Amino acid sequence: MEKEVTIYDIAELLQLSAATVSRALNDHPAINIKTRQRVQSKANELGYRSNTFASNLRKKTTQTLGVIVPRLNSHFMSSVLAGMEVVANKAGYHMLISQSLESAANEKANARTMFNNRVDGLLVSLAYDTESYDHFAGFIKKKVPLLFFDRVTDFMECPGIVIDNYKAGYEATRHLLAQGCQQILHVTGNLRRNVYNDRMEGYKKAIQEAGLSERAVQVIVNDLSAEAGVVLARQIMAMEQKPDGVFVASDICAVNCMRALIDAGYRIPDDVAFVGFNNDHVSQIIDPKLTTVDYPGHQMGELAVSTMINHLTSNQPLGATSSIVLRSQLIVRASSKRLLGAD
Amino acid sequence: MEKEVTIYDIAELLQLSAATVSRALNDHPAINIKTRQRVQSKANELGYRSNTFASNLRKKTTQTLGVIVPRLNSHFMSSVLAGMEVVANKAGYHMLISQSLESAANEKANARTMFNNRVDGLLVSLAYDTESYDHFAGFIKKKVPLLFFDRVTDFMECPGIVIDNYKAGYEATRHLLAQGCQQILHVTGNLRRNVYNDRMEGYKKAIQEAGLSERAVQVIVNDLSAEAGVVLARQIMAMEQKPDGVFVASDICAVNCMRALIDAGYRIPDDVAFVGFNNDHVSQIIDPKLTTVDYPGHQMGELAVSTMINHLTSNQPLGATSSIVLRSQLIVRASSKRLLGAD
DNA sequence: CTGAAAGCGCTAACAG
DNA sequence: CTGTTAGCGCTTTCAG
Repeated sequence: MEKEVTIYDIAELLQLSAATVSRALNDHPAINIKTRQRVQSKANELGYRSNTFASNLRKKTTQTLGVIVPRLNSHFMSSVLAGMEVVANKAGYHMLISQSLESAANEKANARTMFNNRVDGLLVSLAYDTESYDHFAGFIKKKVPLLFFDRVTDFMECPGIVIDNYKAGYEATRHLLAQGCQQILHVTGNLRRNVYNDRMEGYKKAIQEAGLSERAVQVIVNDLSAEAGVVLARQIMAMEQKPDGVFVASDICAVNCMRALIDAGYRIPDDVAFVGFNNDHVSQIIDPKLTTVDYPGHQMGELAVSTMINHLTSNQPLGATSSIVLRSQLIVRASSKRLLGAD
Repeated sequence: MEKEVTIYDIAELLQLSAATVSRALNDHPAINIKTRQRVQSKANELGYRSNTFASNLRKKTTQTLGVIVPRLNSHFMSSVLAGMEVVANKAGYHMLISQSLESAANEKANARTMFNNRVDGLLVSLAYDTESYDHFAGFIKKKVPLLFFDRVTDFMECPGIVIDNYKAGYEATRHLLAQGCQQILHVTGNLRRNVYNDRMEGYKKAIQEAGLSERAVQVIVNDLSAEAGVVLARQIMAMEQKPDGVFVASDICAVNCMRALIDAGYRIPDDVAFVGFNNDHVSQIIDPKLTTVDYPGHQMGELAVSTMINHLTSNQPLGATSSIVLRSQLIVRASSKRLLGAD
């Protein structure tokens, strides 16, 4: 490491005080325009770079947002992060990202790290098996704004950015019903998470409204992974009363299941219709293309960060906004079209 | 923000000096074990958290690694990042992540930010159109270790973590030749990037070795996106002399092309065989499943960070390791099997 | 518009 | 094993 240039070096060379240099560098209004220019050009010349730590230490702000997600490597989540990054970057914030790998224990450790690093705000999408929320208590106590997205909780009174999973589940199921399905299987994730529970409730509501018997409600909970999709196909094949429609809460799981069924000779949508969730890339690759719910990941990320930053800068209480609901949309494709000319 | 607890508060309560408290908290060996315990339990009791900025300011280290990637939301890149995060987290490092969105200008801005934030090391995978490397000069000058992964350059004498793209391209092409293909089209990305250029060179080498005429070498450069795959299908359909094999440097592009061709009535692999690259999820969803090159993203991330941290802690010169090559592997699936019982 | 002075919280000599 | 002292580089009153 070479010697770093400080504002004192610049001050000395320009016969100014460090205070003036500091102000000039930060575009303080009460500084002579000429002085500012002299300082800034000298700074460039010397390759000066501001020392963020000294500045943070002094200002007691970090310009950093913490983000805890279940996994970095899912199509949806990486879109969210990409959206977040764009907004954060533009506003001069940094992002400290970590993944819980769907484990509450990791989530806890990550939260601790974020806490010690004094992030200005924390954005969280909960792990699969998080039950207690104690690890977020410190943030509340220190008044560090906390915001949940996608996998939210209303345990704490923090705002959340979500889609209307209930409605999405309801509409997906209605669509299958409209295509003539009578026995619709719903496959979803851990029901402790709002996203999965709400989708299921929407599904149930639609089934009930259709006047089908209680037996028509059939739910399987798994981890919605690709592997789970293959297992799911075997389960379906082993059923006595086979479903004629399947609504899976994740495209990845759905397409893997479809693929296995097709390989085993099933015809989709004739034997069984499919609806997925997420509008993941794979939904357009599978044959027949998968009907799915489009889920605005990138936008969710943008909104999460802009809400947070807005709060941070304007100092509006975050608690005021209780939750923001984004629009999702059912995209009908061949995997569920059983009626001629059906949309 | 409530008042933060400092080591002075602890020192006062325990009738010790701040220095002793600091040492106790950092498990300094030359501290009485009992004192240490007293300090640590008091710290817990008060909800003390170390102020990273003060510490960094003093120690002149950040425990932070900068990462610049073309895009966060690709299957491959998010795997890399997931791998990086695991190793970094374990070693007590943080990651500052930003995306260039394939633009050299963004990459430059990101590098500047990383520089100002004084990352301890920088990990980069180059944008599509980066030509000049001036924006990394500051790191070299200040002796901040710089490491490239996947999309590397040997312009600077920095180590790189890569796979053998030449060999992978060669083997993919050899495979298509072995399946009886005579006119193999190669579709790749910007040839300025090693990954694409090397794959193409491997392709050419295989074609030449097979004793085919110069006309057998046919290369299309696009941005390897899903959309580019659809365009590609149209291009292929419009060709007089149609290829009987296509080797695409990205699965995403390949499957979208396949899908469009299949929809247009082409039979794969009979009319045209396909080989992709990345072993992306979609490669197993398309029908027929896509032969591809498995690319160890997670491992590449782990290795990149562990190499970096190793260097940072042991202070071995990074320049010594010029590059690390990971093993990639051709996975043969139905999209390219034209011979009975061929593997 | 500019300067002087103090202090953010921590660590590392150095001294005992 | 512990304390004293100084200072990392910056921002911000307060005073001119």
